[in-house]
Amino acid sequence: MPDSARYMMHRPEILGALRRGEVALDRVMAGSGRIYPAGRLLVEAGSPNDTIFRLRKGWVGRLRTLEDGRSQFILIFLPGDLFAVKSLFATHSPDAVQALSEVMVEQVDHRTLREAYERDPDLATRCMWQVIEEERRLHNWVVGLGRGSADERLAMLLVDFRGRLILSGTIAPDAQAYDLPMTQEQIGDHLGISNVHVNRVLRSFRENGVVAMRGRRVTIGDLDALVRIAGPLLDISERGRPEFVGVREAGGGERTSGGDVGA
Amino acid sequence: MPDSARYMMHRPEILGALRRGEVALDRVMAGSGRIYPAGRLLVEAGSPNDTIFRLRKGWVGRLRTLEDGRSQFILIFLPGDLFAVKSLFATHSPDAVQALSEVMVEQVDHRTLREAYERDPDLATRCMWQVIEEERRLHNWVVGLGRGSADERLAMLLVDFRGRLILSGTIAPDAQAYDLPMTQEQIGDHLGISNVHVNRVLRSFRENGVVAMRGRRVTIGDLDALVRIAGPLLDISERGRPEFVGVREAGGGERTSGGDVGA
DNA sequence: CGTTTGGTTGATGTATGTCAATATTAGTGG
DNA sequence: CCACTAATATTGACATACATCAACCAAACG
Repeated sequence: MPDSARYMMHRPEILGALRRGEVALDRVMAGSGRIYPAGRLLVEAGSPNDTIFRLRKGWVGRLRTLEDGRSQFILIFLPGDLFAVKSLFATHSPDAVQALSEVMVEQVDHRTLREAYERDPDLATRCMWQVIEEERRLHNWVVGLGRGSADERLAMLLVDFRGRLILSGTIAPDAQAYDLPMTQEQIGDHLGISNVHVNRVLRSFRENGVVAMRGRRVTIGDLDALVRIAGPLLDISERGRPEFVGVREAGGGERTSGGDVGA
Repeated sequence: MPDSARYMMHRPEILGALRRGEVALDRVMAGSGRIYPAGRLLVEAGSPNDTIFRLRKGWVGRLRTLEDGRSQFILIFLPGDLFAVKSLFATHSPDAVQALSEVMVEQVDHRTLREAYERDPDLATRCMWQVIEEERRLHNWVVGLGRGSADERLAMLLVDFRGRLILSGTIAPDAQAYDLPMTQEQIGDHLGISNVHVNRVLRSFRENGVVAMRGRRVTIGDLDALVRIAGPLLDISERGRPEFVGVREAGGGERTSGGDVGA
């Protein structure tokens, strides 16, 4: 399944291992699938956790909550992602992992998984790959949070979600719309901006015909414009992603804000 | 060597594997040590890279530069860290990796390393651990960038560097000062704030006797105060770290700014 | 069909950015 | 070791993106 393998400029020699590793995962996780409702905590912050998950359906987020109430969604997982791989090494997590929508997840105990992958290097490779891929997204996120404007961050997020949903097979490559089961407050907590400002940026996007978000659905009006806004923040490897083929290259060195995008 | 293993609430069962994996690394990297001057790019953004490094001496940073000139240090590596592990999976990196000081690094080709770890699960565990540990730091960094004030971020950074330098054996656990070979501009590019503002925050820290930074040296005047400022951003696992034992717990729910810290 | 949760909008405040000038330190060739 | 230069640090004046507060509206929900 890791179709998302195409996210990176991959070494061809590992693709076989990844595929075999995924099959091994199927075996190890067989029959463990369960459904949880939106909002449910799959991992509680600070509690011991012995489980590694594979997300089959729905959205999940890793959430850190600070003592004074501030909170941050660190990473969002989409179908096909493994999460809480860290449980292989650590007994506790400082973050909660929460279902954003109704989800279907499979699970393994860390001992079972470790025993399995000590005998099967492909399984180890599959796990390692997941963590590396996650790290790649975190790198991008750090750049976005550190250097991006609110407009850029939101555009980057919407482009990223779209690309990942396509690669996971959840939506078609030419889909104009997708479901995004997060409130504006949650989006803000992922982008590091306030819910009010998320709303304002969304309004400007809507008024410029870039994207409209109503209910929990994102409708992309002008993908080129969206990519142009996110442009500076998109890493090079993402430019070559299949779903960008045909999208005009983002313009030169100037920062573009949501306000001046022609409809 | 991964003394930094103590960074996390570790599963005891992997400590042995980690130690053996480190020894295996010694073997695989034997004789490859080289010295590079400050400023040298060890990996160039966008170029193919086949090498995995182990940092023995000095500081190294992973740097993303955007087309319009903005730039962000994504992660800083200290002695003992493996870096560019991603080269095992990806042929290119969107980021440069740059020596911040004179450095001593060892290197392996990705093929050699992969062959070695397919035969030695301990080596695989050691590599995996590095990536997971890096991811833990990225999680913290995302929270800091997303939700922290400039004061908090800088304090967090200084506390983090101190802790890691202690764990890597570079400085003594009771050291009051350490070398930080980064310009204020580079620090700003890591914290996501301007060099000017870095300077202002440093001034406020200095005036309050919290820390003084002169030349490339950090002198900690009041560790308690520093930890108190960074407090909200420090993840729970870090609170238990050996070097914090004896440090008073950060106060309740209020946000503390550099300005109101009693000397 | 009221209550809660999330969305929308305006008014106002502030942390931090930008620009620009000066001081200091570090680097370099004579 | 000095003189010159370039890099970095420091400070002030001013600009702005975004946060906060507060009210109101719309949708979801039991």
